[in-house]
Amino acid sequence: MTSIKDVAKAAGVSTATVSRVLANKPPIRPETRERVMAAIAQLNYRPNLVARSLRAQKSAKIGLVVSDIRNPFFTAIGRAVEDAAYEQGYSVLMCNTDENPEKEMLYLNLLHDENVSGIIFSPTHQFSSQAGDFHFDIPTVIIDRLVHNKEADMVLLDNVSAAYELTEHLLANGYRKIAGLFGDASATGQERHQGFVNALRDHGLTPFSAEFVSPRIRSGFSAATALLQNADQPDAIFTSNSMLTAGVFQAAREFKIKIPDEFALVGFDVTEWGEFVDPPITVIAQPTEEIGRTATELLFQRLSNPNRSARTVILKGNLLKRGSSIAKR
Amino acid sequence: MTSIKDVAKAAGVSTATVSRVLANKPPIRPETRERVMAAIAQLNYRPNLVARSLRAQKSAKIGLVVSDIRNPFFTAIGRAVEDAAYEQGYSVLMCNTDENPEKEMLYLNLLHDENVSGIIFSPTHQFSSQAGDFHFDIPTVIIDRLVHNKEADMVLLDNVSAAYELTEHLLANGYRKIAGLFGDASATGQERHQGFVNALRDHGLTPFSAEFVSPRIRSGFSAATALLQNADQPDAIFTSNSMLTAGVFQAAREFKIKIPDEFALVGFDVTEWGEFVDPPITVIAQPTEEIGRTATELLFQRLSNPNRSARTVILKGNLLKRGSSIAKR
DNA sequence: TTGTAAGCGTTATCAT
DNA sequence: ATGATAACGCTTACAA
Repeated sequence: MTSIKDVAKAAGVSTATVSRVLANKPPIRPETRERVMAAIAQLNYRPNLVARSLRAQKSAKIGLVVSDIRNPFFTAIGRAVEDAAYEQGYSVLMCNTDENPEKEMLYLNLLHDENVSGIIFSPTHQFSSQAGDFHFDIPTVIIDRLVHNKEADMVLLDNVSAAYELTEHLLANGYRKIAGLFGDASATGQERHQGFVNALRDHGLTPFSAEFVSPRIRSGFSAATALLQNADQPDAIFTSNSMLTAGVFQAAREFKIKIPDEFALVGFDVTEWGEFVDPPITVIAQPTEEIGRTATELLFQRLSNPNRSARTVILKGNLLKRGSSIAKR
Repeated sequence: MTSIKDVAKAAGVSTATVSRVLANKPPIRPETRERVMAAIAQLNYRPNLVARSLRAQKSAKIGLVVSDIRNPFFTAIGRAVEDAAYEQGYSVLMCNTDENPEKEMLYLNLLHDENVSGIIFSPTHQFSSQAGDFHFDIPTVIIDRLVHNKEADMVLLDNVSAAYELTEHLLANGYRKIAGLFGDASATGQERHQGFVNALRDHGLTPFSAEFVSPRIRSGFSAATALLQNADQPDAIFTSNSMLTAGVFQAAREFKIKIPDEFALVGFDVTEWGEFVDPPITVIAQPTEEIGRTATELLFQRLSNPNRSARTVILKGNLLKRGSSIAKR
């Protein structure tokens, strides 16, 4: 391994000078600079990031902590974060928690021990409920899930409004017996439930039903199965995340129940399948690219200005009206 | 930051002893050990991984270099790699190259500078073509794309057989005018083309057509559009990756051409949409979980035995016969 | 069984 | 403008 010492020797200067050239920190004589650059090129020298990190007590890395990178929402976020980080010369450490608080804690610790400069974090339900006491000693941006903590920046969707809008869309299209299926793993499900109920209430209605279940395809499947096999069926199903939407869709297909003729289906998040199936699924599209980018930018702002007070950015969802919820009759 | 020195002081021992306790390296007196453990617990000490890495000249991190984590194939691989790494106490640095050799080189260098212990790598076309000369100074496992290099382990799919089987399936179901669409970004497309042509030849046939295009949805869309608007149409389209499959499917939908009545569609890789659409798409399922796991395991084996000669693991694809290619007529 | 001290590759402070 | 050197936190000969 060629180190700064070798370069110094080759250029006939001290390691300090090489370091200065590298960091572009004057004062430095142009001539010396040239000599050092030549040596660097000739030896094909590359600074050791680990040593630099040890010395600086931080590193050009950020941690990304999410439940599962296979969730299309997080995949998209992950990619956006990586892009934004890359532009600043940062790299991304990927951490999947599986909604498991222990894995989450382990990763948070690991990121700390790795001297990452910052963390972008979608916390589990358990974490959120105790987040008030938590001290983030590394700059952290929370995404997707509301948390009550003074220290962390946040990038969230306006879930209540989004759910309200999605529900109103169903109402406008003539649906009245609307069942709701909500994820029970985060505050997000609760907020979407809120918007759902508000919209119905404002139209003098109550939910046909409202259930909180684990955010998995099979939960959506069983819940929908129960709902649809009853004599008294809903005419629409509202789902609070794309896993549940998929489960409901599968149930409809399994039991040959036509969407939207027999019931309308709406949900959250853009997925490939949701666009490709017939009819395509009406959803609230979250601006994933923007969420990832904003989170990363917030992080970098915080890094350059550590004692700025935390801010929360709330983004709007975008209703994509599609075939799964066209006007009734 | 509480360091090993603080622990040593608190326990009334030297830093060396603390280090030994941490590493569980005898000889160490049980009593001393206890005292050290107590101090560690009391001070809530956590070893600094960066310092450890600098000293050891390696780190418990591996790099994952792929073209795009949003490609469902790589998403699945990424998750499998992360799982396998996690079990060994390793973490994963995520790198997206976008098939861009410069970004690829930059990341390879970065991983080097970060002292990662190993790399799991799906190289660009350009890289592969010069890979013979490349010296991997970090243990590297190549996945998905064949490369001619003596140093790297590899985990590949038997693409020729898989494509052969997929083509034979079409033939068995009565399709004769089969068009092929292949990705031009890697050796993978070439190999699948090979299997495609072989199968046809063995049945005394030639391709209706065979094109190499960039592996993007819109390339698949335009190629399919051209193919399907001609007077003389194929009765089946074979695609070599899921981006192209999606493009062809979209074209069929756009122009209201019925699958499989007017043409059959087959491809590679499991996607959510491919299962959900009607009819579902016949594909060769790659064992993504196994590929990721195997690659990671190969890496760890290599780490514990650095001068073992490189090995290549070839996995078989699994034909999932679905509605998009049912028997003709 | 334990302690001392060198060294991993940088950077920042203080001299010169 | 540049050089010498300490320090970041850890591990590992080597000594005791």
